[in-house]
Amino acid sequence: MRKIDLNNFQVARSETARDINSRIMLNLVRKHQPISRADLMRFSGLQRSTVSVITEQLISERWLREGNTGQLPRGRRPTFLHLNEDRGGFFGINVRPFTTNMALANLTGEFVVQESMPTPRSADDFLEKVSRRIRELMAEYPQMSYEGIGVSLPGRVDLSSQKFVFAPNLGWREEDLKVRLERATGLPVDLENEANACALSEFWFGHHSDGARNLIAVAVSEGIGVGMILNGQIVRGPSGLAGEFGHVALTEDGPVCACGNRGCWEVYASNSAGVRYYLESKSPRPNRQTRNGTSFEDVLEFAEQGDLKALAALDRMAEYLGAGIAMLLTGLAPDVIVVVGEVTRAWDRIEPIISEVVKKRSFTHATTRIIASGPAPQPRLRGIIALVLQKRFGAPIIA
Amino acid sequence: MRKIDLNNFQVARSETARDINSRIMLNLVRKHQPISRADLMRFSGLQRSTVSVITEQLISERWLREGNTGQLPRGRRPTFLHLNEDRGGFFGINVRPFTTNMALANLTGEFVVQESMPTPRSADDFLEKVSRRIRELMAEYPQMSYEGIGVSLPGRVDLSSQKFVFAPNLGWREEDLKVRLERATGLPVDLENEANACALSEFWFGHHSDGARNLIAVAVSEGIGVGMILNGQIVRGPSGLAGEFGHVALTEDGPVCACGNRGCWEVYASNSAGVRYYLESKSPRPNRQTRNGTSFEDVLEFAEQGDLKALAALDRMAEYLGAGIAMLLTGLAPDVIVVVGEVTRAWDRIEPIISEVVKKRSFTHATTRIIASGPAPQPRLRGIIALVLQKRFGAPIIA
DNA sequence: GCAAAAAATTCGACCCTCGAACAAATTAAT
DNA sequence: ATTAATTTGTTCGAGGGTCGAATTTTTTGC
Repeated sequence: MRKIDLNNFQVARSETARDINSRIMLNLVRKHQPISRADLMRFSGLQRSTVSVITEQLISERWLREGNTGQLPRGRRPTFLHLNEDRGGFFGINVRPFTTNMALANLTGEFVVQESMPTPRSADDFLEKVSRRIRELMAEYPQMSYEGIGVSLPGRVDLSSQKFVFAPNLGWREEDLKVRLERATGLPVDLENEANACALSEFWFGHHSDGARNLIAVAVSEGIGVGMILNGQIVRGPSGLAGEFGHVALTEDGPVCACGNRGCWEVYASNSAGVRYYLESKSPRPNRQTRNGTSFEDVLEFAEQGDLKALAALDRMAEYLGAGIAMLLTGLAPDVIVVVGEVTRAWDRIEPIISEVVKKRSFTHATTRIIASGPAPQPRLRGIIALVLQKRFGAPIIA
Repeated sequence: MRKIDLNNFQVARSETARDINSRIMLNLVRKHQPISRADLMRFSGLQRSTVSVITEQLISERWLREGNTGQLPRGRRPTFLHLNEDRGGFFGINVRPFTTNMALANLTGEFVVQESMPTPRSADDFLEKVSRRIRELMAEYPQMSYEGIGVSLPGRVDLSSQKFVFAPNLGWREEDLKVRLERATGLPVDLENEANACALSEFWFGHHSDGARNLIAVAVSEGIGVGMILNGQIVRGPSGLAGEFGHVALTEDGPVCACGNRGCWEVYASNSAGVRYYLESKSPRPNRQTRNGTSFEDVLEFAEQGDLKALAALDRMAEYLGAGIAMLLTGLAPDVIVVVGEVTRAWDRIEPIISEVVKKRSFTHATTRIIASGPAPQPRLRGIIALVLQKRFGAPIIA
């Protein structure tokens, strides 16, 4: 049960009931489509008449559309309802240190357009390029009704100010991206940390345990970010900094991390760590030049080709991944922990190692499943679309 | 934004708006009392007329009462409204390994009766004694309207089945306490883990940062339990096991813990650890007999008397407490972390040590405050009352 | 062709909030 | 004292919402 937030609540107006129930309808259609009004009545518990009025309204607003009629042993045939795939206009932008991906999705989360570009060096440049492209796309598909833009960022975003906090891997200053992008496009903008976006992607589009309400994404890249969905809701914390488990110290006096402290999890288990392990095993004194030249993708490829040192580096990385995952599993005991990142290419190799470490380090009453991110090619992009979709499909903001 | 849980939702009925708004009213009165209808209108944004109707209803249902009239520079004087202290009937039961406390509280959370007894050896015995006493109290105060019973337990409770999971310090079997106590008393019963109860206590009755929505309680006793309130809601996880950060391994090959693994946080920072540190420093080979004879309260008392070895034991314990708290702070970045337990008697001594370790181990963009549990004598008991109060003051279960 | 059955719509009853008008109570000015 | 101004609190019809029964629509089986 939730405590009412007296600093930020909405009273119920006379239209509130309709708002609540039509959101429920939308979700039921999303889950069960194609579905008849009669079945919506049964799933929701609302009266037939109420379902009729609500669906009529949703159809007139183009959220739903009528489809074929179904077959029944006897009686009038049901008219199936679907989410209206033509309705859409959800933009997702995934900013990574070197590449930025962009997509336009419809109501069902399918990508209508997807493209990528090199990440601009400055926020100004980014805003200019992105908003121009968005305006072009809106002109290109004029029949869509545009709902909003979500931006996934490799850093944390302060919710109250909607500004960056702590984005070391991106050279941008603390910027008011939200307001500036809103002005440039005329659409509402939401910023989100990339690990949270990964979690959202699995939460809204993943096909594991249907009713999961607690899901944790471990996004492994240059660093390690953790996105948490607990009680069906992203946990951001008061400052947007929740989820920095990557900077929890595993040892008191380990290697120095970019954050300034020592022995952080991500020093041991990130892609950078994987590369470091590989290079250390090649030559006793790691060579700076080679180091910059070898990417984690290279290590993965060497491993796939059977390079023993690359495999050993992955194994070592997996062991530390397991240690951190054990912490999350023990402390938060979610339904699912999803690992996201290039490293999942070697999932068959690392999964047994992770499992073993987790088994050794956590007390296993919990039934958490540890899985690799699904085959969706762009988890961050799909997740950031989910962030925007949530505004229509999420629970109403009330009390 | 929350995802709607299609496995467990409530549609909006015509009475739903009233339910939502009267909960908001109750909370506004709780926060601002004494308060006039006119001010309720201003705080809530509802119409004067609506406020009038809702308060009338709440008064007739005895949730609110009218009080004195206020003073104003001009115009009609406002009639103040209060929570009706006479209304009550919230039972709280705090089960600890040796002692069980029980209280009867009113609507404002004040204790009307409070008593304690030795914890019965078996759940059967417990049920019999407790339900008899509750029936006696209900007969003794017949004017109260009894709302429910909350039970705080030193273990985790599975939400779906409402049965015990993992209660090592209590010798009871896995029991369906909830249903049996409900049958015996006729009141609704809710079970809760004691760390969660501590968190609730601070969340509902603490006077730190008014609008905090993310609060973590670290309950230090024989073991360490963590209660998490994130996004204004207890995090229990799918199985009720969330919060077992006490069993996160700080080192790979530390001492064996009761849970079967090695190096768990609570092996290093619980009261038992404090006692162990003290005894180890006294004699190189710890003596079993002395060990059982010395309690953590003894160590605290020795420390207060200036015993250097006791102080050193506390310092060591504090250092490890800091390590675990740093993990929670870095990973969850809540508004507040509250330390609960006997050890807070020595807060002046241990706080600087905890702060120092946290500073060293966490990257401190977060503005989390680390505090000791307030002077309320029975945090668990107050918290478990809050659990029951939540049913009236919490957000409605909707969508 | 008719009865049974299921889907979908219609319509009045009832619940709720809104907003304007009104009643009540109090102070300051006349 | 009387009146105007001001503020609190209530009353009441309008409008939006769900409920539930009755009705219409559509289909199958006899």
